[in-house]
Amino acid sequence: MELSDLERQRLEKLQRLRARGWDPYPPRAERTHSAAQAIALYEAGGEGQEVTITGRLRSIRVMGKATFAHVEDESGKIQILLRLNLLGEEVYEAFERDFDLGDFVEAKGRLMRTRTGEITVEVTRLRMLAKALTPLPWGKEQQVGDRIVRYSALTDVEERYRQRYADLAVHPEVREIFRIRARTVAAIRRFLDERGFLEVETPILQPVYGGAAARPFITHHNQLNQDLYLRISDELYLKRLLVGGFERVYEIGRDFRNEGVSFKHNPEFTMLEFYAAYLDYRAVMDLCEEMVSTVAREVLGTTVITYEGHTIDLAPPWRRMTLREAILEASGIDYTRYPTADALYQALREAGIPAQPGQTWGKLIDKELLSGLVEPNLIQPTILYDYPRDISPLAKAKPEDPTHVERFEAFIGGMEIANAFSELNDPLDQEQRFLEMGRLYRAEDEEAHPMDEDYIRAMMYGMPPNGGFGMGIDRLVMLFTDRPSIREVILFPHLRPRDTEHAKRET
RNA sequence: GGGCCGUUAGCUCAGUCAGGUAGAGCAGGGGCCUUUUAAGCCCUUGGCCGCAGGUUCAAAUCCUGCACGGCUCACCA
Repeated sequence: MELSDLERQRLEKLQRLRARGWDPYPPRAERTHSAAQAIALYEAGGEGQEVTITGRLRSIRVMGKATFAHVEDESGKIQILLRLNLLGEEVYEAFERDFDLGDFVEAKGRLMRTRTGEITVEVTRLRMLAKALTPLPWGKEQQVGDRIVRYSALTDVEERYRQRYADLAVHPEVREIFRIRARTVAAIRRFLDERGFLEVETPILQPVYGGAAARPFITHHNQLNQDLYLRISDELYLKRLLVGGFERVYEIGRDFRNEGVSFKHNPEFTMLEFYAAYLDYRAVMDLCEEMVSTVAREVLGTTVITYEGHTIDLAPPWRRMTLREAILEASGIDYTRYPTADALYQALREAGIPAQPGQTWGKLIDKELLSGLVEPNLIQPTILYDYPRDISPLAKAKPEDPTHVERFEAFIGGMEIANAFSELNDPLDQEQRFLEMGRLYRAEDEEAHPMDEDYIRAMMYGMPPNGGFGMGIDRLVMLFTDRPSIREVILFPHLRPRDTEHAKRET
């Protein structure tokens, strides 16, 4: 590994520490208090109490024979005061010469308050816990009122994602995103567990993919000499479980879609899906509203969030309207009056809406009208329901209108958050739908919509009527943390390889 | 894949319009300083200016291509 000048200097310090008889990477620490606990102890009358704190050196201010520094752990920062007469010449000099910002240290001493009023550990014993050879890209920071102003902290978005460890080390607010994410997932589990749902795990490696419209990643099992797909959804396996006698199941897991990357798309993302026997899509709408608002209250303490400058209230009831109404309102087009792809395409052209020719009727509605015109404006929580049958091959038709299905999608902040329907449980109808999909999309990609015969077989045994629901966890966390990009809420988002030689070989 | 913008020291950024010895702050190194907190003061190291070509007496700067990133459009039932 090639070292920079700064890294070489730090390596010399490490070697010097060893020469002084210090272990720069000791196996154990002896922490008695976190920074926050130590401060709380002082405030509870603990002046003069002895504590041992640990963490990263975050700032150092040398004043000659006394030095102030801040040590940061996960709970926050605490100031330490190192004095020559307390530590002795040898230790004090070792600190001055061989300790750097970013090093993990352990400091033992009595709690005191400095002349300027800051609670401080007056150190009597100092140890190195882990020498940092590469300097962290953090600048100084300053408290201005109750805000912290940071100077020259890491801002390059690419570097932040590529070296997320450094991003996290330097930015407490980035760590907070992932705490909120963890609490969100935990709250969803609690919500569903309390309502009788069973958490299950279904295959990620699947011989036939399905349950969504997306291109899969393909992989291979060597010993079986079998091509496998990384799942694009959990749906078809979860519904098999309803056949098996479980009435309410859910899974929170990773799905993989071999498609474009955008502010709301990552090739792997986290999806919640649940299926509940004897519920229809109306009941699932209620459950959706209740779940999102309950989770928000538990995680954020409120149902009112700010997203991209908008104030959004997640409390039920949400606005509900049919997809047809929403499109009519946004475009003036009643798509039910144009029952063929050609007619609808003409109507779009006449309305001045640019659209790619050669798309199916369903795609024109879904892509051009819904995604293009309606979705970006659905800022407040909105449920659109009753979707065209053609774009919903797994949903049950409306009894009074066979051209539409009992399906809804929920939108918040201009993003699709959830997709749900009264699940199709008629095996013969389901088989027809698969065949239709195959016909409709054969022109584009024959392989993209395979028939899952085992799924049909499962349904042949009888599947109770049920409501199903899928929600993008990443997008929900974007809303909860007011982040404009899905990459901000994924610890290690997908990036191109940096190695340019490698990139050249790929192309 | 298209368009626009970006890539300069470890970090944050000037310098590019109008070609002429590569800069600042912080970090780092050497000093002074036993209550500082973006500590301060003096001195100081550090650069393939993303990569490769081209134009020119001369290129961080102009031109072309490429790589990576951001935004955006397209694609993604």
